[in-house]
Amino acid sequence: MKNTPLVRKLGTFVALSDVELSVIETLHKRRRTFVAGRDLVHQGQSDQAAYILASGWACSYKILPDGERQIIDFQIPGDFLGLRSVLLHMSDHSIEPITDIEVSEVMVGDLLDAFGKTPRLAMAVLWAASRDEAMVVEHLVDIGRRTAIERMAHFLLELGSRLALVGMGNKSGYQCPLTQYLMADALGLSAVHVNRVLRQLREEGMVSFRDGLVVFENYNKLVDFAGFDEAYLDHGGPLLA
Amino acid sequence: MKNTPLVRKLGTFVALSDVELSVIETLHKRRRTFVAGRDLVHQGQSDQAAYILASGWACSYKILPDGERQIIDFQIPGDFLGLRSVLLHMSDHSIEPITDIEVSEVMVGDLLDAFGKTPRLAMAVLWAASRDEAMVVEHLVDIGRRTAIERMAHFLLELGSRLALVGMGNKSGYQCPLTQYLMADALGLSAVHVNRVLRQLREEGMVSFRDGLVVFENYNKLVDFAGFDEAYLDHGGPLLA
DNA sequence: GCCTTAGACTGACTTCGATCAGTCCACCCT
DNA sequence: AGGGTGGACTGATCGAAGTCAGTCTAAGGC
Repeated sequence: MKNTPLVRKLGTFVALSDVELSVIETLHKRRRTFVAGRDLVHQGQSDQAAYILASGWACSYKILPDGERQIIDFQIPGDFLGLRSVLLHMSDHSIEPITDIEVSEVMVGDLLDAFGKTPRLAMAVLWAASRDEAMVVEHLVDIGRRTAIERMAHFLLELGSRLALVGMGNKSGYQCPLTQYLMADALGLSAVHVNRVLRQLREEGMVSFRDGLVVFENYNKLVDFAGFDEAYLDHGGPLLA
Repeated sequence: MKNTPLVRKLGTFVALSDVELSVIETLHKRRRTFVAGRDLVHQGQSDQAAYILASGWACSYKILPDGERQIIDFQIPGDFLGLRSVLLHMSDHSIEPITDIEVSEVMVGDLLDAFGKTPRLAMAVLWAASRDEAMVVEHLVDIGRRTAIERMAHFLLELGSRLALVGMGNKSGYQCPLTQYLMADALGLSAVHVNRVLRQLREEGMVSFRDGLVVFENYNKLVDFAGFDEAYLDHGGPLLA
């Protein structure tokens, strides 16, 4: 229990006591698995549970009336799925597993109880939500003000940092199950252009992405090129002692 | 006290008891005012306070290394300013008052205490944070997948709904102190293009924006055109009894 | 072995929105 | 009255990214 991706993540924010750890444990209810491609939260649906992702990758997205899709973010182990939907009692987005995934269900009621027992956990969850928001903000800046190549560079770096935090990657690279279509929908580009942009990054010797493997050929050059600052993801040590 | 914009907003989520109302009151510390144009939170700065906006408009934005600016969102009365910065112990963005503003300061410690006293308030704040995130997500979709005109239409509608919630606007229009430059930076467009797009919307008889006044000429047509669904902003009544 | 499908990849052409380079007007100053 | 400034507004030109229409390969079905 002490080393699930979630605990690892929350632990970077508040130093968690044994009591708090066991409260977290009570949150994990039923363990469930979902197969790749079948939505587990549907836009417009209400009153479903939230989940904590234990293994696999998922993505949250919105479909516009005209059928266009915008991927909001990808979720990796340790991330909440559908927390916002539960709080707003209505899902403004859908969530789809990209690979087969394992999750544990979290009930809103249990969350409320947990907050009552330990307000520090409330802060930790609020922190996790803030961090998610910071990532969305970063994507907003990406799409609003960065060129296609910078956007892709920034995106690959952010994923790398997030994966590193849960031990699934490092500065030399990581496994990545995303297709170019998925990246296009996340970055507000066409799949065709994603392909061109990946080629450019490869030709300029910064990153390559082939056969589900991202390899940082020149990490520093890439960070510099993308204007990447990981402060919003990790801050090196608990903030609340 | 019972009718500040903040209470009105949180009240749409949880039905607040008198005890909770008074706990909220203890959060409001020093009352302060800031003049238009001078940043009150600065990107990169750490450990400052959060604020609740009492009157006036502000905007949160990020400056990229290359000097480009992306406005993340505009804040209107009842909104938190810099809550995320306090939680992450580091501001990933700046906040600038657009008009002269009045705020009340909130201390993190007080927030933690308040959560201890009433977990329902923790839920309410978490809800407010989720709603902010939902708005950022909507902007992301805007910029990623909508054309410039749809984006503008959606933006003006969203602002209208938010203002209506705090009694500062309705379906026929509202006062709006934003310049075309500010809107450009928020929508990921150039100021020149903002101007053209506003002209088109005016010529097609949907909205006009002149002399600081937004007038919905044909609300339904505009909603339809923008694909606007306000579910993420307001859900008609408290969700937590 | 053949057919289908998913995904990576490419060239040719088009378009949306940026950029450049202004004008015009209202509202300060002094 | 003249000068300065901020914001709204416009036409001309340009370029980044989209769209269209494909090819190629690997994997899976039967």
